[in-house]
Amino acid sequence: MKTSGMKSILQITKALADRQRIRMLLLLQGRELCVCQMIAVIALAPSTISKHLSILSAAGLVEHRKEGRWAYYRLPGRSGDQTVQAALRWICKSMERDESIARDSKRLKEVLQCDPEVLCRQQKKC
Amino acid sequence: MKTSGMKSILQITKALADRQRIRMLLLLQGRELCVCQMIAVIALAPSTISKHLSILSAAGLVEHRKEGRWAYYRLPGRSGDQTVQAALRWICKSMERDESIARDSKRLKEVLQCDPEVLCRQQKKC
DNA sequence: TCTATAATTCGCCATATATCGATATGTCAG
DNA sequence: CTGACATATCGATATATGGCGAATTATAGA
Repeated sequence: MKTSGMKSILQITKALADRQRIRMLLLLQGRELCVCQMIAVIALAPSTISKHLSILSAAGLVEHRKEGRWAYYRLPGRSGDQTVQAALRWICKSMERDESIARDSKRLKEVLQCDPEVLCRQQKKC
Repeated sequence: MKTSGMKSILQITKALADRQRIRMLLLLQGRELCVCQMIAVIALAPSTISKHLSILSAAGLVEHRKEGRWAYYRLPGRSGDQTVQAALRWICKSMERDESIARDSKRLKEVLQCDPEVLCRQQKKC
């Protein structure tokens, strides 16, 4: 059973209190992404991206699955925690006009053209 | 008082990423409070409370007015920033069942019995 | 005016956090 | 099995943040 109340709310607000993590959440709107795809867009060290994902995951803001060597992350499904759902709706709504987010979105479109395997092998130069 | 424009999302999420500031926001639900009343409930040094209030204020999460020696803080009116309004609704909703918040609320009821002037003079012992 | 007082600002310190590179873990291809 | 590779975890470090007390500012009252 998930603990409700202050601890998890704080976990959520702290997870949201970072620019890179917000960028990552917005990338995941409407699709699932592999870690290497997020690395290609966000442009931070893989270990840093991984750390951010673990923080988002601990707060319940993302879910993930492993498939072979790859790990795919996505926003949680509608059946999940209402507090989390509301937070994500709020963030997505509030950022929809942000131009840095628009830039990420554009960059993601390019990245999605590439075969993920090629993307990873070529170190973000797809 | 400052009537600044659009607040950044990050400023809002950072302001919300602290337990004491969340407690303070919830105290302000449905009423205006003087700083000394918040000090009496939250039990931190006046300088610390003041710092938290300035962070909340910079994020647009509270408004304030000065009356003589006292400063009164309140949640922003409905005419304000939609992003801020949504954030406050989310926080209040998410915390409504929180045990520690219920304790603060009970403590606030006691504090509200006291004349604020007496409250301040007696150093939180009203 | 002079003093007390409510709040804020400043300076400092301890802790938390973001980031990286190095290392570890687990998986697939040969 | 072995090597390459995708992520994750660890350890170190620089910066950010929360907290306090001291000093400052502004106001009320004697």
